[in-house]
Amino acid sequence: MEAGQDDGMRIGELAEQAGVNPTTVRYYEDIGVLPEPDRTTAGYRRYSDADVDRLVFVRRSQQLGLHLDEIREILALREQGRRPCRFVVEVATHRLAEIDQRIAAMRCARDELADLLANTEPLDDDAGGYCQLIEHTQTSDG
Amino acid sequence: MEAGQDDGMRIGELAEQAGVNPTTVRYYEDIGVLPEPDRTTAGYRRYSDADVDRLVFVRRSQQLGLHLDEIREILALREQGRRPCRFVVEVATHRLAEIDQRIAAMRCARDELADLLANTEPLDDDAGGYCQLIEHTQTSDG
DNA sequence: CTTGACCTTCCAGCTACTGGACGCCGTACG
DNA sequence: CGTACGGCGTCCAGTAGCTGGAAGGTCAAG
Repeated sequence: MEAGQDDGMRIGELAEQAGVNPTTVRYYEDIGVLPEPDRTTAGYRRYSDADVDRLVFVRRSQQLGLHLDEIREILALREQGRRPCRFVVEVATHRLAEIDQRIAAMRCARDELADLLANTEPLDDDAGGYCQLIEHTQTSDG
Repeated sequence: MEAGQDDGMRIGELAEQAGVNPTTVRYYEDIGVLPEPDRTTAGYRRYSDADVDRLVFVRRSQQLGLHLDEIREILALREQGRRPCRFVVEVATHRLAEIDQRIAAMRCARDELADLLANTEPLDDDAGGYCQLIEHTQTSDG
């Protein structure tokens, strides 16, 4: 039976609880986003609930658009006992602007593509060139 | 002087005319998006106006969200004398759905991030956890 | 004792490029 | 005629954030 032994969990369970791939967890460790955990005598990584929290925090930050190196820095600040909130605000503000730009660019491409599909019949009789579907639109470089 | 000699242009001019990096042109050749061009006796690549058209077509397709391997396939169809339009429509339709999804996901993240920034003062006195800024919001996985 | 799931390490690949090292080519200038 | 300089050649490595495979160790169940 599986008692609630508190020598923690293995990488698979950690990964499952946080909703990520075990390989990703090792990758995070490699690049310093997660610290090197304790090992069993056999060499297996052992994790605690706190590690789940940390990993969930990482994913949450990613969902909000932060880069892994920024998240690493935030976690490092915590490690030093400092509150990273000011830093987070800075990064987040910057990121917000970037995301807005990317969304705008994607919407532009999207609309062009939609127009293209709406206004062109899939005909084979385009004359010359590569493909009228692509060529007959104007380039509106962004 | 530079007469209008029609033994073509070198990679730098091709790249400039199409608005890309010369390194990128070599990369496209490597992965088979552009064919291997003729060379001068010294080994320099020589390009024609048709190559400019082709390269511009590639960039245009990319702007519309097509992947390089799809573009390669489209160009290969052309090479075989076939009209790739039906294929393009298929790809484009699929891509459109993907782009819509990505935009939706990004807007979701964006709005969360904006809320976060609007509703939180950059205080250092968050109690416990990593950063209230990130943790006090709900995860709305998309 | 074997099976099978899980774990370990290392290495390679994905997308679409970009940049550096190092050396040759070609032209302009003195 | 030599030299300086920019462009070009190849090859290799790196970017972000993983993912997958190979080759082997561990552990519990049957």
